[in-house]
Amino acid sequence: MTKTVRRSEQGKGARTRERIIDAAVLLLDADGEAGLTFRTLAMRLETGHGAIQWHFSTKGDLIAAAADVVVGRALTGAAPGAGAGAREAIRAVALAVYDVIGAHPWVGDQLARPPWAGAMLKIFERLGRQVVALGVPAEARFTATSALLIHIVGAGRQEAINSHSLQARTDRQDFLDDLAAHWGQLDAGEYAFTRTMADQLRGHDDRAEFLAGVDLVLAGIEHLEHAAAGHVPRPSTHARR
Amino acid sequence: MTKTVRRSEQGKGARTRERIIDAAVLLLDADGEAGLTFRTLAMRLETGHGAIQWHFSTKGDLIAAAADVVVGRALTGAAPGAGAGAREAIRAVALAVYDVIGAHPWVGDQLARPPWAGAMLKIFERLGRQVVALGVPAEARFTATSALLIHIVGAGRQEAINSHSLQARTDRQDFLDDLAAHWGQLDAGEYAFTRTMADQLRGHDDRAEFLAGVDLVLAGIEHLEHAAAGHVPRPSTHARR
DNA sequence: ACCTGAACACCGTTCAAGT
DNA sequence: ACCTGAACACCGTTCAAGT
Repeated sequence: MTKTVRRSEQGKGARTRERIIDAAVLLLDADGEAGLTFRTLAMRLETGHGAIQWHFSTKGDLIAAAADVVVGRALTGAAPGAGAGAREAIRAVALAVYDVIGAHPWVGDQLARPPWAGAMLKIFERLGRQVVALGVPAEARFTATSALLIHIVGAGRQEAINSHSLQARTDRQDFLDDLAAHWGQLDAGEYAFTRTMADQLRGHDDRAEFLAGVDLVLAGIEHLEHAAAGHVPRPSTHARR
Repeated sequence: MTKTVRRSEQGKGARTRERIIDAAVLLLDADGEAGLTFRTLAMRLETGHGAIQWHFSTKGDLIAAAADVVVGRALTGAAPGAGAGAREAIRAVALAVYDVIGAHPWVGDQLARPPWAGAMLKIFERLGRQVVALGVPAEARFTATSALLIHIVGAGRQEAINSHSLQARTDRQDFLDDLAAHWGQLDAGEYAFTRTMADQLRGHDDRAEFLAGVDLVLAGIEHLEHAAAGHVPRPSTHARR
């Protein structure tokens, strides 16, 4: 994983590494992971693709490094306001992650990938501290923090997908209208519920919806505070794998 | 999207389509999306790769179709018990989706992808009906159902990742031990919270943890029931995009 | 309607060779 | 330590041609 850091962080090497990452981010933003190619990247940087591969031996390594940089910047930008409460701090982190995925959709895929390291761990840490500050008891902190992380990244990815599908569309509202129209025409028997959500979908505000979801999870965490002292809900009626 | 269905659902064509999907699922299960290739698939089916591409003009189409089939079966298996309550029904759907992603990790990626259609819509519908049965007021149903869906798919994907990293390991506990050891050795200043979670990580049960997360979201939904009548939380202090 | 197989335009990765 | 560029072993997709 960190095998790709083969030289000291000083000197020309570090600058080259940075330049590669910056160029990679541009390509990724423009055309997603398919748009990032060692060859096109080499052309942009006026060098051979072997040079890039010396710094990042694998395409996956390069994307992971790019995501770490981009998320790192976003989190730094979302420094907790001095006197802000834990809930506000969580919302700030959530919005920062949501926005960075919206701006760089490939980051969402990367965050959801293999080793919980780098960027993902940073977000986990930031959220966890606020979960502690919220007064969540020790036994419930892992579940609470995980739930927040999953929701933030999951909702962010969903939004990234929407805005990506949207990219080709003239107007955002056209997109929602079309999708809502489709929902409204679903089979009344098979999709009875989804049909009723068509209007809700048409009028919905991504960002407000996202915050409402975060608040829902926060509400659940607060409720868990009270329930945790009691029982751990783990129905034994479900088959084990 | 449905452009690939170019022939009637009867006759030899349909059977060929099924055979292709079944073979594709095997390849996907074995080596993920990279393991699925028109050429290897053609070899397995003793035909030319052009034949496959006539049924599925794109690799993405094939994967999407495979995911729809696999998820469809899983949902059918998780039919709501006759007298079961809404919460139990939601847990049953959640576990079905969780398990199907665990058994077929590539399904998790597919569910999170572009158009909310096919499998994703089916899950949304199933959850939404139970959200209604739960007594959630109309204005909160979209948010509540989305939150459930995001959490289930997000947690499922995370689990799929764990079990995939695990695949190469001899023992599941070894994997958790190593990861926990890594967390325990993180920088005390930078990762103060994460370090304290090392023990929790070591002893954690994926499935129980997942259900706890679902219960957390359910708790949030119930809390929203009471709050929804009041205000819609949308702090104006946050910058708009 | 359904299948074949050649051809095209790419890929990521490896690696001997240079400086 | 860092870079070059050829070579390898693949890809997905297109498409004229068959049955």
